[in-house]
Amino acid sequence: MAKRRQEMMEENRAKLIAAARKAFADKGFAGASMDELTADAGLTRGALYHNFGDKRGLLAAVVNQIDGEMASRAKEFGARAEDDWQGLLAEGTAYIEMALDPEVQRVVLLDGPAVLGDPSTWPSQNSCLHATRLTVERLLESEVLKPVDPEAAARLLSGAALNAALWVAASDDPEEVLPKAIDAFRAMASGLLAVTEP
Amino acid sequence: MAKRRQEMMEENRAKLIAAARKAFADKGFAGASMDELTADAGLTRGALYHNFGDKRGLLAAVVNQIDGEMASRAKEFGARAEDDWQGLLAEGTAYIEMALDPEVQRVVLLDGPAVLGDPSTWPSQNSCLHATRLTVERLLESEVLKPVDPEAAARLLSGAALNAALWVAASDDPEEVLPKAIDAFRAMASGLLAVTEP
DNA sequence: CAAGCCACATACGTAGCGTATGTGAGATTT
DNA sequence: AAATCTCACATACGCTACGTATGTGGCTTG
Repeated sequence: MAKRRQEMMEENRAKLIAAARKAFADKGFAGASMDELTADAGLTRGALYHNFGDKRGLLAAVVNQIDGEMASRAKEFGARAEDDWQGLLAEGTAYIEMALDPEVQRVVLLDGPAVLGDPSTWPSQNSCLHATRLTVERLLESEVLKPVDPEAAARLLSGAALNAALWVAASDDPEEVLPKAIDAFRAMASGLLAVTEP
Repeated sequence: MAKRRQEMMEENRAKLIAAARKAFADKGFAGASMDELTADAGLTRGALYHNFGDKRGLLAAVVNQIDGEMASRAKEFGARAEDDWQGLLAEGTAYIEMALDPEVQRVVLLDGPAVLGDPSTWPSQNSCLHATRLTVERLLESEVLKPVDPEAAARLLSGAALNAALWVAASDDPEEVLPKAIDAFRAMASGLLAVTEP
């Protein structure tokens, strides 16, 4: 048992993050109580402050986890496409659909930026944004896109996608407006193309 | 002095909103203390709870005020353009530039959505969004744009613009990246056009 | 096996929100 | 015009919840 101590710590961190994820998604950052949250994890606030410093630190850890999951999911979708351009559209569509998840919305899209500041300044560096930028850069090299700044394009694309998702989720009939959002997204994204597509 | 009472109330509401605007912009919604804020306005929390119900109500009032100012400013910019399409681009550019104001960012873009929920559900109904949708609808009627859902297009445009602004503001050298953001915005927006423009 | 360390628990201080109640200056009534 | 009423705001209180300071039991190390 050389590393029993380390293992316990990892385990407790995971428990806290899991409980926090639930609490933040359910009640929002401000509404979530640290006492309740830690009790749900079978621990106390002591563990929390030792591991994450403060409430914001815990949110950062949760956001990081969800963001990572989103990025890898989007990558999967993008990889299935036949070319990079279709891949970019697929990634965007994937973001829109993922952002329909209340957990993603509440934690990553609403409380995340409000509490932690702009996504580009997050410790996690925002995997989603990074992935999109890489795809854009590939498309710029192959001259599929107009010569735009890759970071700017990535920001605009993800901004549009995530905002569209917020709209869809807030609407009365999400199932009906989702295709409209995706249509509009694809139309706007095609504005980045160097040549017109049908 | 038939309406002395009404006038006093309006005045006090204005004082509170002004103080709140400052406090929210400076310390964020969560960080702003109601006691401090009301003291700055020369009043107490009693006035605040009587007029706005709770802290969220006060934020809603502040957001409403700023949002209105933004919408009228954007309209001015749009009206100066030579046609509706240039007007839409001008509005978008105006949003990007306005969103560089820390007050707008902190209050309307970050805390607003986090505390009050999706902008389309705000009591103010989000004047900015509304204005953009009207412009889009005009362009749809004159068949300048592809047949997209006007609400979706408006959401995506403002989402892209505001997200671009957050990026610009968070960057090391805002003056340098601002034109990049505007370029990318115009490119993406042109994706909504029915026919390609040079 | 003994001494130390460390991850976590416990206990405390404090700030700030919302509510319940009080009050005095205008508005209303006769 | 005087008395009463109304209501916008002040005052006082309770409660929740964050962060910190201190304690402790079990692993770790020599």
